[in-house]
Amino acid sequence: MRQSQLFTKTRREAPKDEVSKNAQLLVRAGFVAKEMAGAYSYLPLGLRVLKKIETIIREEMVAVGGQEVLMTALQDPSIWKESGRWSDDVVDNWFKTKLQDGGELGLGHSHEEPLVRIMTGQVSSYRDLPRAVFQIQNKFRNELRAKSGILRGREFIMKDLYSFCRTQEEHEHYYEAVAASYKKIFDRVGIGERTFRTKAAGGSFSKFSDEFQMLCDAGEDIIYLDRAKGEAINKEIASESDISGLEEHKAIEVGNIFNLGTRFSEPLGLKFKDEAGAEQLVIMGCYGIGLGRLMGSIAEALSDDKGLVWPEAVAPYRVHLVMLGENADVKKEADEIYRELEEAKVEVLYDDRDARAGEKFADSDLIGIPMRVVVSEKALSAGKFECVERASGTTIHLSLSELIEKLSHA
RNA sequence: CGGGGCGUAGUAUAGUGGUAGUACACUUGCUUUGGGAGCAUGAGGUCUGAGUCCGAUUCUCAGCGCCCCGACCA
Repeated sequence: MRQSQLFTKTRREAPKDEVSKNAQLLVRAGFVAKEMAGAYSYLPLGLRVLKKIETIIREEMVAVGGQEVLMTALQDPSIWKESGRWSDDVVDNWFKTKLQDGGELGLGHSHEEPLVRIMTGQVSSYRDLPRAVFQIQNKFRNELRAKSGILRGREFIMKDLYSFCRTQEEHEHYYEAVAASYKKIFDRVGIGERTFRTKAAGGSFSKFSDEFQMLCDAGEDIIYLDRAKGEAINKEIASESDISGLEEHKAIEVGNIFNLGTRFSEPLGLKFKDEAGAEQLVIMGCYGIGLGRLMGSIAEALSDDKGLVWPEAVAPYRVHLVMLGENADVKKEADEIYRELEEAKVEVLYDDRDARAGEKFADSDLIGIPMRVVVSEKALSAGKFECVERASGTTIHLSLSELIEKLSHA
């Protein structure tokens, strides 16, 4: 992508209505735009990050046996009434609206009920189980207070996986498989070493749940971490005796997994016939990751005072090619490198703008692409290009062929 | 939902009961070109409604919106 053609621009200052670091940086760098409190649009750079996160999550969900679907955001009240979750007294963050004929509708905040209804039409025998189904879709929650930029919004993109098992034992086995898959996801997006499985309250679903908490001062939760074991416990269920000797941290909940048992299969009648012909209730689990929140968490955790610092796996581009000066030979050379990188399928943002070096470097730092390659008269006369790693600041000098070699094999 | 704060140009801000100022961005021109350049130039603004007043961006009330703390987060 030629940066001169990119419709978004960077901003020197953060908007006054953004206080959180993730939103300040993402807005300044042109990754997201705020529509209203708790609702952000994704702009080209931000969408590329989001799509990379989405791809990683999808790959791991498929690897753990998930089958992808896409359900509607519009929700039929009748099944929610059957499960007892339509009332605002039970679920207080519904967005509800009306049909023109007066009938009510909900906007989906979660999808247990509609998916269970779909599954009742598909599952009837023990031979049909176990199964796991997931989707990546917008959720709507009428939060009393949106906060922390893209970490807690009223509309957000979520991956939700649901598992359907025959026995508690089979369920627990699958539950652990998903937990392992979550660990892979957080490793791959670059926050693995600071994210810990955390015992937490189960809300209305069950007594306990497992959260994945990323250590970060911007987080809403407080956890007690047993670093030797690599596990933590949420303050909400921790007792005094548990927490002695543990590290106290603020943390962001980047994922959670719940045992649902027969909470939904019972009221909605999701049953199967076992080998003996006896009718049994399906044992369920649900497993969520907020994609925008994960992106915001990465921004919070890995940025520095100059701007964003994306891990390579989720960066909007792998290389930021920065052309300096007005020298025609330099431009020609930069164009050629851009062409060759594109040809080698290296994702590259090419700063071909007619701007000064200081501005380009500042923008490059703010946007946070993992590697910056500088094309200038200096580089041309040396025959080597300066390659700067965003995260570490390490600089190496490579010839064009070395550069392409390095990038096309990484 | 309880408490607090704030709405001035694209962005960030100053100020005033009587012609609204600055910086960045933007237009145009010249100079400049390795860490957000310089000079000149032009354009652009008081959240909405009601009230008080000769006159309201300023004061009062209401609405809408935004932020923060707390509660909530199935």
